[in-house]
Order: sequence, then structure tokens, then C-alpha cells
Amino acid sequence: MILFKKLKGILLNFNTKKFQGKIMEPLNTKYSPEEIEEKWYSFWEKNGYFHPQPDQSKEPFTIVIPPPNVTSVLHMGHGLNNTIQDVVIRYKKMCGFNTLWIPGTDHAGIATQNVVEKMLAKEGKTRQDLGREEFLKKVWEWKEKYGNAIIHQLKKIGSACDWERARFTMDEGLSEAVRETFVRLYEDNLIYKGEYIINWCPRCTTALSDEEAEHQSESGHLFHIKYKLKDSEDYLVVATVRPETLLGDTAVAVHPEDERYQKYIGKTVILPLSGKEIPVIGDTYVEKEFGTGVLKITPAHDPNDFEIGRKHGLPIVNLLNPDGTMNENALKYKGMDRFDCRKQIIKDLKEEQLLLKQEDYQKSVGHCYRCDSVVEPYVSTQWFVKMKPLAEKAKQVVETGEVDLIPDQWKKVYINWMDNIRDWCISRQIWWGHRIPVWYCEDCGKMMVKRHDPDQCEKCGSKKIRQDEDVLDTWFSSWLWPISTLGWPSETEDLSYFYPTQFLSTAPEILFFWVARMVMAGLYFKGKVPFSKVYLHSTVCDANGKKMSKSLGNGIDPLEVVEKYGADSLRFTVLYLAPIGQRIRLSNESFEIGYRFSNKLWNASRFIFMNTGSCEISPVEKLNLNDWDKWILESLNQVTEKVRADLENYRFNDVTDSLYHFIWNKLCDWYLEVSKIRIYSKDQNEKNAVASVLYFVLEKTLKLLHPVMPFITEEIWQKLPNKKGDSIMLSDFPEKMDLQFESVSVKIDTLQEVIYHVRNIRGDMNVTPDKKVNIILSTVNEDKMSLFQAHINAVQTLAKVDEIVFQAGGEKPEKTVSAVGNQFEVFVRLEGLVDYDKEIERIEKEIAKTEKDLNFSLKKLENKEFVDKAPQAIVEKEKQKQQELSDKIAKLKELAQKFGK
RNA sequence: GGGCGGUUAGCUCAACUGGGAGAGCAUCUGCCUUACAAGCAGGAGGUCACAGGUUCGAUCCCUGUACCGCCCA
Repeated sequence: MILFKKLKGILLNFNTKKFQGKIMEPLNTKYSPEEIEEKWYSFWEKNGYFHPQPDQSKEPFTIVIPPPNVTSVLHMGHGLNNTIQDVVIRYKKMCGFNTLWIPGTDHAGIATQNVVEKMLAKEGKTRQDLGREEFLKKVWEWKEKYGNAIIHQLKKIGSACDWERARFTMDEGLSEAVRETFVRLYEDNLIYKGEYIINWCPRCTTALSDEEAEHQSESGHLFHIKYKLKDSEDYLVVATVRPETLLGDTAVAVHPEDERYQKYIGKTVILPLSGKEIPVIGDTYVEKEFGTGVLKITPAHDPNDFEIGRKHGLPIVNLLNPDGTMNENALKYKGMDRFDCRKQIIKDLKEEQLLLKQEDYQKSVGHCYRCDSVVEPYVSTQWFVKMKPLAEKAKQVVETGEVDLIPDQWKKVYINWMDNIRDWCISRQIWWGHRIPVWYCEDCGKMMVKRHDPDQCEKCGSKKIRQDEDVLDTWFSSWLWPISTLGWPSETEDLSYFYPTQFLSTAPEILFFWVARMVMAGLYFKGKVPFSKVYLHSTVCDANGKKMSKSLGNGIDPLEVVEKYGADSLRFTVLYLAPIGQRIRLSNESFEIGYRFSNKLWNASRFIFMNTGSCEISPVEKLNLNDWDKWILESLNQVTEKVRADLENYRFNDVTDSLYHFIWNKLCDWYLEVSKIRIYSKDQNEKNAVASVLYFVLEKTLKLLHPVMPFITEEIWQKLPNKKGDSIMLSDFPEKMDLQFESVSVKIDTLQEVIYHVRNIRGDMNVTPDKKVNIILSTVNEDKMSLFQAHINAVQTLAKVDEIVFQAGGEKPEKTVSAVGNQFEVFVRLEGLVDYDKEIERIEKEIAKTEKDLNFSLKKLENKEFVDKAPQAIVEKEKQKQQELSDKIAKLKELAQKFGK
């Protein structure tokens, strides 16, 4: 067998030499993505196809990439997201837009600092050992060395990004944008500094925004603790999930209408373990039904308590050091780690018999989104952006559809968030990032917020000024991304031409972090929404439906997939498997879908090249088309229309599905097979005609597929005799042609039905493909008769038939096996004896099936209400169906009777 | 606790505005037929989660239940 294959290869290679005419040499026998992908990527890049210039005669179409972190490596989520963007960019380019896709990276303050600190830790050093300036130098070195890796990995999957416009959030220009933004918002009273409760990561020792604290459900306990009343034997029982914070309690609260506790309001309780006296207050915030109905108030360590504390003027007692150990306010627990402290306090409460009850309870705990440590609600002085004024307009543009979220359901989520928006904590206690442009005078205490670094105090002239130590949240630079990458705050030509952008594709989890804030920034600083369409792509999961993540280690490396199956296979597969708004489940084997499809396309193309070398290719308009030609052109027309519509509606899985079935099931299974008749014919005119149609269809098909599979389509397209231009990337996306070929589909359906019946009989009767059969086609319908007569060849070739005899109705011929079609019968003549038992079994099975259908149809038609109320067309259809089924049953019964004798 | 999705063939998912459900993979049978065995031809496989309701008619619309997932608190 192996020998045979090898021989086949040699023969093919030998044959191809003969075919070197006006057509370039055929494709390699084997589809090898690695041999073509790099070649074409550098071809596109070298020729500047990714790098547009503002051109007033053309309409721009712009996408900004969601900038990946400099610390991350390409994962499957990027694979999917960037495939989607690339499909849109390439499609729009082929539609004649002046397209720009801006790539870039994000400095990822906390994450990057963590990486570099870990490196230092290996040398036994801390960032404090180096000092701020030296440390930042190290981070930049690291960034230059490793930070661009991810963005270049995007090239492997074919991304048509304009690399000359690649940006980084810490670039000079983008830093200027950040500073301008900060100062302007401060001047407009939208940025303020204040002491509030924020999320604190004790491991990163920095504040986090609400969005950066990820809440997870964990099993814990609800502790019932006895708080004794002052000068009394009476006591209150407080229920809490965090007993370790009780030393920071500054009140105990009950609902003012709670009959059990009303009388205690205004009294004083003794705080366990410390003996401190704190008041009992009344507040409607307390839920009477929760726990015991008595709430301890710890303003420094709970956001709700913080609010109540403010309302009641309670003192704030902070128990924690920035690193998560207990401070002096924790009295004898000072210096202990927060988690050890909890254990110790529970133990001590038990010993003093103050712990009355401990019940299981599911609690929600915040974790740092960068290092996963448990974050602490923590009171400190931070910088905030006032969100309400910005949110108002940002909400409106989504409500009106000026910014369209796809799929639709995200609108509600977005609007809900905007309605409940809270101020944004933007200061971070780290070194890597945009330093806050605020200076303080050491002499007079003056605070200055400046666009340019000052060298002295503007009030007292003192030179002793120092800049705020903190840096800004990374998202404070990424929310400017659509404007800053185009040059803002400078009014550049790029900005005025390419802004606003048209499309954004991103992961749903950063809808608030990033998308919502970009809308705010775009509106506030530029007066225009930053994009009109936002596509929130599917979540990429493993085969078990678990989200792929680094910590779970269940990710699939896209680069390994590209190496094994090729970028086109990766792209096709992720789109094919990602229905809009759903999860996408991937395993390593999933990519075989794309690979098999690539291989199919490759081989189909190879077949065409191999057999048409000597052909004269003419425009299809000049050809005398047969029914099959018309049918494939009509099918092409339909798929063109559908693919266009689905691309416009971002239904990427429908795009891949339509193309898959057109290419595989129509072009390859039928048209290519039937074209073999003419391809192998001796008549050169016939050969020329079919070759012309084949190339026409192939060229259009490749273009339709190019946005999804850029490499393989370019490789094949470049070898077409009928290509025009330098690259498929620059060609026009196919448009629907004006054809009037709808009527051929009925004809081809009938022919396919005949072929299907013969194949079915062959299968049932175990006739191997090497044995040709003779058949009799019987019909009283004249149209069908002439159709069959005109297409003898197709039936012969596709059903492996030798001789066809036509018969205008009448008796079933002897020694045949039969099948009943729609207004025709097929009789397959079998050598030797026909197995009558088997034949009668076949027919009876068919009768049973048909009768079931007929009964259903009759039941409907017997229903008066159906006939009266259903639309006329539906009733007609049903009647016709009933007629066809009855006819079929009559024929089948007639046949059965013959055997019954 | 609030919000948003989902439940269709053994598995993963489709089905445009209601008119007796499709694909890929897996499976069974036959086949190296001169593009492709990563292939071809044929077959089997589904009370469309459950219970009500609207309708001549419900996988599709409405209500409720169960289970799963995501987001927010």
C-alpha cells in the first residue's frame, strides 16, 4: 500500500511536468502550512499592506487592538479575539475601506512590577535595595527584552496590524496623554484626593480599584460573639464573619425598629478582648433577619461599616499594617499576621466564653486580580475619579445604540453597572507606571497639579518640593487607548482621519475595566464615542467547559497549534466553534476541523491545477453554460450573499459554516465530481469551458474565505491563471452577481435524487464501487424524462452506472431492485439473482416510513381549523406533500405486491 | 442576595421573524474510484430539561420548576 502511494506521488510529479503551460506549476502534493505562512506574512508586511495613510478620498475603517500586557504570552483568548479583528479588517479592506488596525501593549503596572521583583528576589534583592530610579531602569530593560514577545506572536496567526503604528502605554506620547487627562480632570473637579475605604492588596502593598478585586465564594463561619453591656449583666450577641476585626469596632448597630433591641440604643457595650467601651447605635441598614440582628461596626475594615461610620461620626480604628500584619491598635495581637490573628482571636474568645455559636456560612472574599491574595478593605488616602458625571453620557450612547454592544445582552449589564457606578480609585502604591503629576511644597504645604514638572513652589517659591510617590492605575492609561494611539492630545492627521474607530472586539470580563471607561474618555476628551460597535467574544474553555487559565494550567498554546496545524486551521476552528456570545470549548483535537478543511481546499485546488494546464480560460459570461455550471454559480451567489450578511452582523461561525458546506458539499462533492466528465473528455472546448467555470468559482471562493484563512487562500490565489492584482488581500470582496439560474436547482435536485437512490441500492445490496450496474429510469413526466436523457453522463459517473434504459412508466423490469423517487422510479439491474427477501424488506421499510409521514400530513389537513386559519401557502404546501406521499405509497405498494405473489 | 445567559443526536454545537430539527466528531457497513483514506459512498442515532399556558399548530412566544455557567454585591 505504501509502495502504491509512493508510486502515485511519482506519477503525479511526472505528469505535472507535461502540464507546464500558461498556468504555473501545481501545488505541492501535501498541504504544509509552515511552508507558506511565513512567506506570505512577510510579503504583505514588506509591501506595506498593513500600513495605511490618511486618504480623504477613501473611507477609513479603524480598529484598536485590546493591548495585551507586556507580561503575558499569547493564549487562546488572544487567538480568538485577534482572529476576529483580523477577519473584520481584511474583509473591510477588500470592501474598499482604508483600514487601520493599531497594535500595542499595556505596561500592566502591578503585574510587571511583580515579575521584575521576583527576578530581583532570586538575587536576594528588593526594589527598595535598588531605589526607585534603578528599579525602573531594570523594569524598562525587562520590557525591552521580553515585553514585545506577545505582540510579535500575533504575526504568527496572521494579524494584519500596522506595526509601524504600534504603541505602548508608557510611550512618551501616551504618557503625555495620561498627564493631560489627569490635569484636565483635576481642573474640572473630577479628580480628588481623599481618605476612603479601598481594596488593599497586602502582598502587592497597593490600593486596587473595585474591579481589580475579584470576589470569590468561600466557605467560612458566622461567629456569634457576646458583647457585654456596661454596668450590667445583660449582653448583646453580635454575628460576624470576621471576628478578627472586632478590635477595630467603634460601635454596635441594631435596627431602630427591632423590638428586641430598641431599648439598647444609646447604651454602651464593652468590646471583648480589649475592654474598650463603644456605643450601641440604631441604623436602618441593619437587617433584622440576618444573624442575630446585631451588627458590629468596623469602619476601617468594611465598606458598608465605613459608610455607617461616616453617617454617625464614628472614629476609624485601623488594625492593619500595609503588609497585612496587625498594628498597635490590635493590642496584644500586634505584629501577628492577619490570618494567624483570626485564629488566635477565636481561640481567646472561646477561652473567655464569649463565643456562643459558630455556624457554617458561605462568604464572599475579594482577591487581588494580579496575585490572588485576599484583599483587605482598608482606609487610606488615595486619588479618585468622580464617575457619575462621566457615566451619564456613557450610559446614554449605549441606550441610543450610538455604541452598539454585540451580543445585545451586554447592554443591560453595561447599563446596570453605569447606574450603580462608584468612584474610581486610580492611585497605586507601586513604582512602575505613570507617576501622579502632583507636587507638594515641603515648606508651605501647597499642592500643585501640573502638566510640566515644576522646579519650585508656585506659592512660596521654595525649591523643596516633592512629587507624589504614587503611580496611576494602568487602566487610567488604557482608557485613552483609542485616542492616545492616534496622537491625542495632539490634533494629528491620524487622529482626525482615523478617529472614531468603527469596531472593537474584546473579552466580556473587561467590559467595565476598559470598554466602559474608554467610552467615557472618548466622549469627555474628544466629544465622540471611541467606537460604534463592540463585539464581546466567547469565553474560551477547555474540553470540560472550564475557562482556560494559567492557574488551572488547562490552556492550549496557540503557537503550538499553529506549528502543528497552521494558523489558518487555528483561525477557522476557533470561529467555527464560537457561536455568538457562547462559550467555546476547545481541545487539542478540535483543530483538526480546520486542518481537514484546509486540506480539502488544498486538494480540490490541486486537482483543478493538475488537470487544466492546457486549457484556455475565458470569462464565464462568454461561455455556453450547462445546468451544473449554472447550479454551482447560483450556489456561489447564495453563499456570497450569506457570507457578506453574516460578516456584517459579526456572525463568524455562520460565515465559516456556510463556506465549509459550500466548498465541501457543493463544490467538491458534486461540481468537481461531475466536472470530471468534461475534464477527462477529448473535446478541448469542453475542457476549456469547465476549466473556466472552475477557476471562476475557485477565485471567488478564495476571496470569500480570505478574511478567515488568509495564508492558504493567498497561496492558491497567487497561482490562479485568472487572478488580477498583486495580492488577494488587495482584491475586491465578491458581490452577488445578477443571475437568473434559480430554476436549475430543481433539476439538479432531481438528478441528485436519482444518484442518491442508485447509491443507496448499491450500498444495501453490497455492490462494490468497482462493479458498474445497469439501470432503468422510469417516469411519465416528460420534463423529467428529457432531463434524465440530457444528463446520462452525470448519473453514469456519479453513481457508477454503465447502461441506462429509459422507460415511460409501466411494469417493473425483471431482476431489478427498485426505488421510488418524486415522480420517477429507478430500477437497478443486478447480476445474478436478486435477493427477494431483502428487496421486500427494503420496500416495506420505505412504505412504513412514508405512511407515517402521510398520516401526519392527513391529520393536519383533516383539521378544519388548520385549513381555515393557517396561511394559504402552508396549506397548499401540505396538500402537495400529501399528494406526493400518496403517489409514492401507491408505487411502493405496487412493487411490494409483485414480490408478495 | 441581585442581574444575565444556557439546557436540542453518545460528545460539541446550529436552526433567520412559530408550519413535523441539522452539522462536525464518535459509531456501523462498504471502498485505495487517476484531488484528498486527514478521503469517498451509504446507514443508525433526537417525547428539542420538566410542568403549565397562548395558538389551527410550539424546539421557537409567556409563566413556573430543576440543574449548569457568567457577572455584580
